[in-house]
Amino acid sequence: MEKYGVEVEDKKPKAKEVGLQELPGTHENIVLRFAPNPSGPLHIGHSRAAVPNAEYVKRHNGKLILRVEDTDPKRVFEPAYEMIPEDLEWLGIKPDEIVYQSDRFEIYYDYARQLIEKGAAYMCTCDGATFKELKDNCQACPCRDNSVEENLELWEKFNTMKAGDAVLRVKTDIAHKNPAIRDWVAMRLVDETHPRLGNKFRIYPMMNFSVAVDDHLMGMTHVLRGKDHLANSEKQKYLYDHMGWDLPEFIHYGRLKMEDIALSTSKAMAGIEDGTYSGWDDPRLGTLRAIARRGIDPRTIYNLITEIGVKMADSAISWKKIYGLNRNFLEPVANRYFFCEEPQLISVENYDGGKVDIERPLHADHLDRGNRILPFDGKAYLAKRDISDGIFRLMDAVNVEINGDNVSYHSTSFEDARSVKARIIQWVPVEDNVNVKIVMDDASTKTGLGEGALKDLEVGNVVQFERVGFARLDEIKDDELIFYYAHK
RNA sequence: GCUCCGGUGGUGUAGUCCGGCCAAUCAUUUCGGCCUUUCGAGCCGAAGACUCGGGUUCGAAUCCCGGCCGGAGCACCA
Repeated sequence: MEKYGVEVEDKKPKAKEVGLQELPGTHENIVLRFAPNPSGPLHIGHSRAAVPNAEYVKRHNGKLILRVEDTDPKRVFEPAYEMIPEDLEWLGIKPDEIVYQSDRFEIYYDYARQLIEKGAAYMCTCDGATFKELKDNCQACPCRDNSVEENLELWEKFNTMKAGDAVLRVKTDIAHKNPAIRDWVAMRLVDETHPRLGNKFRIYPMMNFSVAVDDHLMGMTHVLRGKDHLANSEKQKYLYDHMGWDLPEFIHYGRLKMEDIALSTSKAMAGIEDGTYSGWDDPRLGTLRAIARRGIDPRTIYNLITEIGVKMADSAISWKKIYGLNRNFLEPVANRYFFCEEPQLISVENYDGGKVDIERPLHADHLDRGNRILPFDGKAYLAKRDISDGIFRLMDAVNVEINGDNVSYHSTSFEDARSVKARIIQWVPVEDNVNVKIVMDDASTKTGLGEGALKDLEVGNVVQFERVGFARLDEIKDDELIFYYAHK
């Protein structure tokens, strides 16, 4: 086409990875981080941050750092130091490195001093309200004009001052159109015992300071964070600028609204303390350990978060969606069993088939897994809710007619059941059964009997109780199996 | 209130940068059918969307302006 002088359009290749948009900036030697505050175990909301970071690292063979942001002793829950890596592991995420910001205070002090020496930060002794008043009117506070020497002197004395009497501020633009950006706080005094540091330090970095210093020092190529950090990214850019550092690619993603579980970590903690919840893995909580306990496959969460991606628009995820995706993982692995809630013993009148062993496959699509055997001799347990007048087929056994308290033999073949449109119901053998308790997602329980073959299961196995739903075996007691309910 | 950011079926996404191949992708959901055996599973099929109004253009989900709706931030928390 050149000879006609026509520009041939040169569109960008559209070979995008499925589910997660391509990372802007470099793809070589990328370094990403997941940086939670250790205030509790990870919940679904955290996976919003952890999964895309991990997935990009995986795709580009980069490096993932788990950085524990424990620079506010009031918001550190000590067991979280252990729980967070466990939760990540469950998600299938293995950080290449783990760092704790509480190990890095000296580094932050060093950079704070450098900033002061550059005239890019100053010690501010105004009280908060006064500063805010001035700031809101685009006015610098008197401290802003202190000399470098005065600032260094105050910085040296900082540790001896009373908490609240002074802070270190980073100079930005006192007339910045967003008041939040104007001369933000980098360091403050905290008189609180830190779980890892004890009372070793009183000068604590603010998140914006420690994060920016660390992101630079650790060589982050991309910084993924929620859009609630939009203003913080803006603040941090001033620090990069003062120090002459290259900016990483900042990527902000929208809020994740999770149906039903608006439970914050602090509310969950309060509920655990007052006994409302059984623990961090209470089925009502949105923690990863809670949904793991219910038999949700980690890939369900990983894939869902990957699909949602890192766009700026908010998204709402529903349990229906999670269950729908999870079912695809559970369906092929979960063997089928009979369970009867509130079992009622019935005796089939006029049954003369004798004692038979009924065999049913563990999984209709995977016959190689073998069969379970359900002995039947005219008596069985039925779920209370299944008992009503009419003709029913005790699955794979016999067809019965129920009339009030009377249960009588009708026929045996499936064809007979079909011809009268008998509903098929599950039953549990009298001779071979086991007590079963199912803890539902609202923490209520269903108790009843399950078929004897359930005794072969191990903790962690997920089964499908026919017509009830999927459930994970959580505990084997002497006389009872305890399952946690996943979903239908 | 101020600053900023979004808006594709019920939900989550693809497509938007570089307008035509989009009477719009895939998943979930809902509904219907099937199934010698789960009328709560499975299989098959169907339904359902470009926030609104202008503008530019031969042509707009895509570009421009405005409205509406939604969200975030405005800490000595992260």
